Formats: sequence, structure tokens, C-alpha cells
Amino acid sequence: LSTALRRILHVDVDSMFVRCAMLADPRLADEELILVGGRPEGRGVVASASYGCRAYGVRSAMPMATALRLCPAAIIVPAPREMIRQKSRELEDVLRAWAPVASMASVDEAYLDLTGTELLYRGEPLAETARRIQAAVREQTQLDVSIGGGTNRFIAKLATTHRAKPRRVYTVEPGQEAAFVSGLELGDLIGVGPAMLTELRRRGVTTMQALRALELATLREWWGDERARWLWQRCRGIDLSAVTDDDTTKSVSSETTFARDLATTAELEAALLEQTVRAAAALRRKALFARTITVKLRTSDFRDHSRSRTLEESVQTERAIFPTARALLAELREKTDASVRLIGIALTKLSDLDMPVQASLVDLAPPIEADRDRAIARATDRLREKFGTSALRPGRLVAPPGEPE
DNA sequence: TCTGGGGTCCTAGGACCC
DNA sequence: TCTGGGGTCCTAGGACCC
Repeated sequence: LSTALRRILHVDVDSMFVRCAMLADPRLADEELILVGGRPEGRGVVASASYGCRAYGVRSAMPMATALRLCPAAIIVPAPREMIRQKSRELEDVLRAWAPVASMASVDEAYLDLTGTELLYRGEPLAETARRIQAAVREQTQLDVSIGGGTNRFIAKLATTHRAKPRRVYTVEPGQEAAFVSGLELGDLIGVGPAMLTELRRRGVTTMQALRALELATLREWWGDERARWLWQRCRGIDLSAVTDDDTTKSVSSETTFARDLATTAELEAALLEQTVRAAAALRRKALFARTITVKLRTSDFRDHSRSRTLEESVQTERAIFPTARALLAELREKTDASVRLIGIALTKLSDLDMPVQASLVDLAPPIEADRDRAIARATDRLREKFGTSALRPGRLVAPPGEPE
């Protein structure tokens, strides 16, 4: 590892979903109270709130009903998916022009590694480069961003979240990492959530100073090696992880929460088919193939249950995926027959190419998915793109139980 | 106030192989 | 006869982030 100080920036779009909704619908341009999210009637939460709404105490992930009580005048709009995709791509393009290494951490944030660009940027301070990037992003994408900077990813992101938002730039000078973290609460640390906070409090650790006073050995007794080291480093502002260009997709999923809990297998199978169709379409849009299928249920007690299966081949179509998904659902229903509030499917062990079938398997069984299946699926995708998602409803892919196929 | 939907990463046990 | 050590894959669950 090089001993040279790194120059890392974290770039984060200010209320990305709200901004995209405004760009997608000009009628919203002059509105100040906008909430994005809340589709399933009565059970939605806030995905993104305009700063106007935040002034009323509205926060993202808050149930929509609560948000509306706090801010009754707010306008609710669904997430503008296509605009979000487009703006995310535009953002990535702009950022890649500024940094030798750029990594999108989600649709609306990225890490840049500017180490080695000192000459290129004529020795200007990191904060000055950040301000120029901020202006370029605004000009080329119509998005406002906040930018944090420092010698590592963790510090850069903390600087964005706790100092730069909204629309500012804040950099932490080399050597000031530990002092900067000293001014934060335990819960401010990225990666320390409710569970770890409760665990720390239970052991009498409530401040950053108290956490830092602990020996690494003590943390090891409480957690595993990895977790202990992670926490020991982070509360001192240390993060050795690299910014990498590699952001290959690891999973593709689709899930939905019902307006009312469902209880019958027929209803659940219908919902699962719909989610399978969506996930498979997303998989094909990214030109990927999947080997592992996971079905997830959230029961009315808000507990999650999942079953997964890894296939011998990589697949891409609902026709190949659904029979397995349906079998996994049946296994889940054997375990719990409680009513269900959410159903979802996740596709993992992804690859670019369809994995060649092993010779021995060819003799034993036909492929799960034929070229013909893929061709049909792609044609369907194109029709949906042209005429809307409702143009082609998923048909019955398998016979209902008890009926011959 | 009853808790979305898209992800990533980690853990831990068991199977299986050498 | 009652016992190893390491590596990899699979599965279920959970924490966390935006």
C-alpha cells in the first residue's frame, strides 16, 4: 500500500428523487413541498422529501401517513424511475471525466479517487476541485450535489453527510481525521445502525470518547475479529479500503408490499409471478444471467423468511425462473402459514454470459432455458417498452395445482 | 407512526473435497 | 476406529445504506 496521502471525494445528490420528479414533470417545478414514494395504499413510506418538507420534520423512511400529518400540504408523487436512471448515468459520465477512478455507490452517490492528480489540477486544494466538480455537475445534469473530501472514503462520506449537505463542499485536512470524528455521535458513524447502537449502549458505551478508550481486545470479546477491527478503525477515522472502478451488479430483485395481507396460496403465486416477470426483465435489461433464485416472504409479524436454490445453469427468463420460485414458495408455506404482507424474488450469482452446460448434464436433461425462450422474452421486453408495461400481462406459465399442464 | 424497495456485505453451519 | 485441517460452495438470516 502506498504511503502517499490519498485524495478522496464523496459526491451525493441532494434529494435526487424529488429533483428527478421535478425534471420529469415541469408542473412540479415551482412546488416546495414534495414527497416521493408511498405507492401501496396506506402502507407507503417516504423515499425522498424536499427540503421544504424536511423543515416540518419529515424524514425519509417515515410512514407516509405520519409525513402527511406533519406536512399536510405536501404533494405526493411516485418515484420517476426512468428519469432517475437517466440522471444517474449522466452524473456518472460527468464524474468519470474528473477522476481517474470513480465508483457509483448507488444511483445518487459516488466516490472519486483523485490521488495523483495534483499536477493535473495545478496543486489546487481538494475543496477547490470539489467546487469545480459541483459546478460542472449542476451545469451538465441540472442536479445539485454536496461533496465531502478527505484521505479516505469513510471520512469523505462523513464530511458530506454531516457537514456539506445541502449544496456545500467540506473537506477534512490530512491528519485531522480523528479530531473530526471526535465531534460526532456514535450513531453518526456510517455503518453503526440501531442494532449496534443498542449493543454498545447495553455495554455502557454511549460516546465516541468511551468507544475510543476501549482496547481492540475488548471489542474482539464482544464481536468477531472483523467487526472489532472495523469499529476500532472507524471511530478513529481510519479506512484503508480502496475506491475501485469495479461496480458489477451482484443481485437483481423485485418485491412488493400488499395493501392488505394475503393468505391464500393462489394469491401469493399470482403476486410472485408478477415479481418474477419484473425481476427477469430487469436482468435482461442489464444483459445478465442468474444461477440462484431466492424467494422472500414477510409475514404479518414483520419477520422475513427466505428460501433459495442454485440451478445448474444460468437463466434469464421468467419461464425458466418461475417453476423454481413457485416450488420455493411452497416450501416457505410449509414452514409458516401466517398471512403475508410482502413477497419478493431476488436473483444472484450473476454472470455476463450464459454459463455453458456441463457435458454430462446435457445427456441427462434438456436445458432449463432454450434460446427460443430468451428470444421470446426479449421480444416481449421490446413490446412492453413500446406500448407500456400493461400491454402484455403475464400469462399462466404453469398449470395451477391439480390441473394437468 | 406500524414500518418501501433497491441494493451490499457479513456470519455461521453443513456438505463436500483433498 | 471416533478422528485433522484447509478450502470452497451453498443456504438462511441479519445489519445496514440510500
